[in-house]
Amino acid sequence: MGWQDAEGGTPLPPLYSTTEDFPKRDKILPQFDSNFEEKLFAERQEKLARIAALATGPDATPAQLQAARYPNSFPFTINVPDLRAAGDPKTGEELEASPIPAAITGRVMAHRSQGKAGFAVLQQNGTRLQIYVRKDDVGSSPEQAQALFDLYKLLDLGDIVGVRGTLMRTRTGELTLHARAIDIQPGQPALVLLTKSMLALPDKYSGLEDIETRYRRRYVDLIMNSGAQAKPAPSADVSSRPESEQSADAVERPASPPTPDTQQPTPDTELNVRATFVKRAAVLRAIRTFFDARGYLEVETPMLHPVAGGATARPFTTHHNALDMPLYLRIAPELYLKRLVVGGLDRVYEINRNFRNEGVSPRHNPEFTMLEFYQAYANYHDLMDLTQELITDVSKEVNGTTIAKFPLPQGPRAGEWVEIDLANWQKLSMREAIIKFWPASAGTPPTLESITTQLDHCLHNASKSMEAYLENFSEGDQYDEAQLVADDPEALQSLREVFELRRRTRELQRSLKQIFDKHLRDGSNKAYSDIFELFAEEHLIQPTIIYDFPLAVSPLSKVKPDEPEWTERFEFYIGGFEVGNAFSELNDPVDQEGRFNDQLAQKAAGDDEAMGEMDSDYVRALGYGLPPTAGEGIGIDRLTMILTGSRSIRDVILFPLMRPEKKDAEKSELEKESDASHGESAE
RNA sequence: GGACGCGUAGCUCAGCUGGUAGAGCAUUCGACUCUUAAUCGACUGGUCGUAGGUUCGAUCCCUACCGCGUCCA
Repeated sequence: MGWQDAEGGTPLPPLYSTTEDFPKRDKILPQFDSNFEEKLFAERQEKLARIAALATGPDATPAQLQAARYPNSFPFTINVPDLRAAGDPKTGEELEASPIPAAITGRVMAHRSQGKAGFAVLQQNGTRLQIYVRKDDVGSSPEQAQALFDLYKLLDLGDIVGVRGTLMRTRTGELTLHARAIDIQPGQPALVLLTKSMLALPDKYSGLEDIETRYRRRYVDLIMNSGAQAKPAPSADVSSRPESEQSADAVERPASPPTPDTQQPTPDTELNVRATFVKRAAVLRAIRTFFDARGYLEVETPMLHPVAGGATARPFTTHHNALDMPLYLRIAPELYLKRLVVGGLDRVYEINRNFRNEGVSPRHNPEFTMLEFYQAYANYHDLMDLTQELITDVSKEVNGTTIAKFPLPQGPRAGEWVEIDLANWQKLSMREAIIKFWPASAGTPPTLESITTQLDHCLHNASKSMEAYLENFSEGDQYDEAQLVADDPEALQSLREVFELRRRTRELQRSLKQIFDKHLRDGSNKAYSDIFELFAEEHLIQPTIIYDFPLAVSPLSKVKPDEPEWTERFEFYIGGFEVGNAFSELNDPVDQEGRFNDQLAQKAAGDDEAMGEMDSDYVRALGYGLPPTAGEGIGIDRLTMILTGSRSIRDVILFPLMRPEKKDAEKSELEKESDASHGESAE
């Protein structure tokens, strides 16, 4: 873009000094919901007009002025992280002796003016760099310098600018781009406004902390929580100022360049939303590399399903207008992927979204990303090996280590940070896991033999034992908590622990009883997986493969040759929750049809967790012959949670589902409308 | 779905078992040519989530609802 010298020396007239000066106008953008924002918007429109006039000079036509408000490019020579990498190892003397010129862009995150000079901090690609603007050397003529310094003074936090200059170090050692004309882009101004920010960024120091706003306005979250904010880490010593100390050191001993996009989050580092999503992309890339290298073909199967199959979950329903047919958003790609193996694509994988019309929790989002892969001529033992290899590999690729620091999301230790070694796996059969984590309150754990052949008996004993255990507890009710506070805080603490233990035991006992009663009614082996979830799941923090699932909960898995009530299926658990699910695929079409029918019968009998519809084309596909095949699904969001140390699935999904935030006015209008329609329909 | 917690200025937060609101940052104006949570001076900014109730009087107490969070199912 061209630059014309503006008239020098003319002081800028003030903006609005009082609210009365503030021009009355119709609301331009109704989504600005406060007077503050409306006023700010108007002020910044005014500043933008002035900046455009400074850029074009006094003789510009209205069309030129309009175009100057939003320039359409800036020929930057380097990204800020790369420029830092180039400048951080250099001392001030070195930078003076052999200047490094650069043209960069960035968002203004700090703006400090002091008369006829000023510093601003730009942020780009998650990295910050200070710029220095002096009135006497920012332009190549006094007139241009005046105009550019006027422009500098009209900048606001949040503005996106282009800056040309050479690297220097300040007195305190901070690497800084000194804005001035540079030889590599002759005749171009040292400072250009590229986009004006019309809204106020959050507090420059505290940033954006409100969790709800962070999810709803992820764009602001990404600006403010990019790992470059001014505030020290929460657990760091507040009295020290680590950044300024580092800067002071840098004169003699320059610090290595910060790498905010690759650092491993731990309880000791600050929130870095940007790094989380950069890492999520790295997870996907590593998975693709892993499967591509092993001869798997990446495929895409339908998301719109006439029959929602492949999992037990409630689907979202929709409708195709032209064909006038009901459709479901897929709950799993499984049945399509196995059709492809029938078709001779022996190794396939798909990474894409599934949709389940169920609750929202720190581990569930209605749409989530699933990896599914299928391998012909393999069984679940092969996939156990492959899984360990995959997870270890991805972790190394993404984090450079197999150690993950992770805040436990649930259970008695919820919130506690644990260290997980993703290269160190254990395997337990489901029944072994139940025995291993059999709670003390449930009495002597059963043997493998007894739990396999006498489940009724085991559940009966456990239930009785827990009832007795709870009765012995009841004396705890007699303590007076207030008295204990005064007497002995430690005793109170241990009393609280006792209460907590009793509460948990009571819940455990209640759940156990429900499982037992249900089992007595239907005699189903589903009780095994229910008990497993109740007793064992929360303890599975280190990577654990749980294998051999009851037939009753595995309608798509092959049964074990020696135990027809059990299937060749495993799930793996990390951090106390399920991350993946795999099995030797059932490929007998007759058996498969029978199992679908069983599921339909269970559904009809009121079991919400049964599959509700027969996919007869899938059965037909099996009729052509599915080779012996093993398949697996891995929750990418959950895996990413572990690899990024995120405590909620919402922290690894850019735009998690939120309830709409209705404005009061809208709400009352909606109410009126619905009242009116009720009135009409009543007539 | 249940229990508990939170909702006060654009952001981060105070607000005393009731007397219609404060701070810092940001904004606006002024000073300052190496600052860095810049500093100094002056100002501006609020339907205290929403709707009812109790009260002479409600940000505060009560009820319902909305949104978010945590735990549980």
